[in-house]
Amino acid sequence: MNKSIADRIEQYIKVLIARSTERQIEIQRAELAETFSCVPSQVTYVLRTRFTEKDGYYKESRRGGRGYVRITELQQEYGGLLGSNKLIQFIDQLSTEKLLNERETAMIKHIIINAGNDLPLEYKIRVNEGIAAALRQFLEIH
Amino acid sequence: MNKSIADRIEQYIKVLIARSTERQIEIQRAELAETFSCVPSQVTYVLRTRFTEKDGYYKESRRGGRGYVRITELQQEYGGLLGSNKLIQFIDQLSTEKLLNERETAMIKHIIINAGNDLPLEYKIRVNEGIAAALRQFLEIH
DNA sequence: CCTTCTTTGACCTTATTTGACCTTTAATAA
DNA sequence: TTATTAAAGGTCAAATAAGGTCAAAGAAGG
Repeated sequence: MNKSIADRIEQYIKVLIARSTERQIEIQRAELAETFSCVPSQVTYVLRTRFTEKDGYYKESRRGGRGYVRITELQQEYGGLLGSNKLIQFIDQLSTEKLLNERETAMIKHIIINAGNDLPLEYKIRVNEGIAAALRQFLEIH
Repeated sequence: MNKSIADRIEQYIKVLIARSTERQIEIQRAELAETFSCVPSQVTYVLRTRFTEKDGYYKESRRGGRGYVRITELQQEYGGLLGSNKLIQFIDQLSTEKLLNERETAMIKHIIINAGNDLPLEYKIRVNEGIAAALRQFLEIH
């Protein structure tokens, strides 16, 4: 629909990354702001809210003359924290800590291994992260 | 039968959806309220009472600048499990049948409700179906 | 009457946009 | 080489722009 400036900048950056060979780009904050007729801090805002480490991006920058912001899209194993085996490890840890009994551990593992098996990788990772977060929260409450 | 504002808003939204290509529309709550000369929360009321998941609709929204409410009409011809609430019902049934104890029931429900929350609908459905299948299988084995 | 559905409004939370001011670094002048 | 200046990017808070919640008041229908 009618996207906000932030949305459009996000899109733009993602296209640039997609086109890049190394999943990495360098932008000039001021120049990008100029392109979208907004203030530079708007770009910072977009980077802060949509290119976080949790989203799978890594950022570096340098100030001064020839300054830049370098954005790298991480391969999901690193950025997303949790591939299935990382999550399995996490479950095992909970088991060791007696926060889950044997049956619960087996059940959760079974679900992790089988649910969302055929999803594209990035969604699978999000599901796994969701499961981990939900489980943590549940154990906090109960 | 003098239709209420709520009825008219409902009709209006349904026409918009029918006209859309993707069975999905985005509205601005305030704008729609303006159109019908009512308060914005009236729109919320209509969405809450007539566009529930049980009615076959899926809703997403965002606040702030360029906020929106996105309404998707679900395709009902899925043989299996549709939304989270169908799955929740399934879990409750397992609980009634004593296949899951109280803690297990709560845990699984918590995971279902929270995991994959922000996925696009079609993936959410697939995750839910995966969870149900995995759970069935686990209970067969154990 | 009593219940349920609708309408309204006050107040809350979240997201975006903007701008003033700060810090770091490269380039340049002395 | 050192000091200065200009050129970046960073931070933060205020202003603005949405949507959400909830409860009270009103209306419709048994």
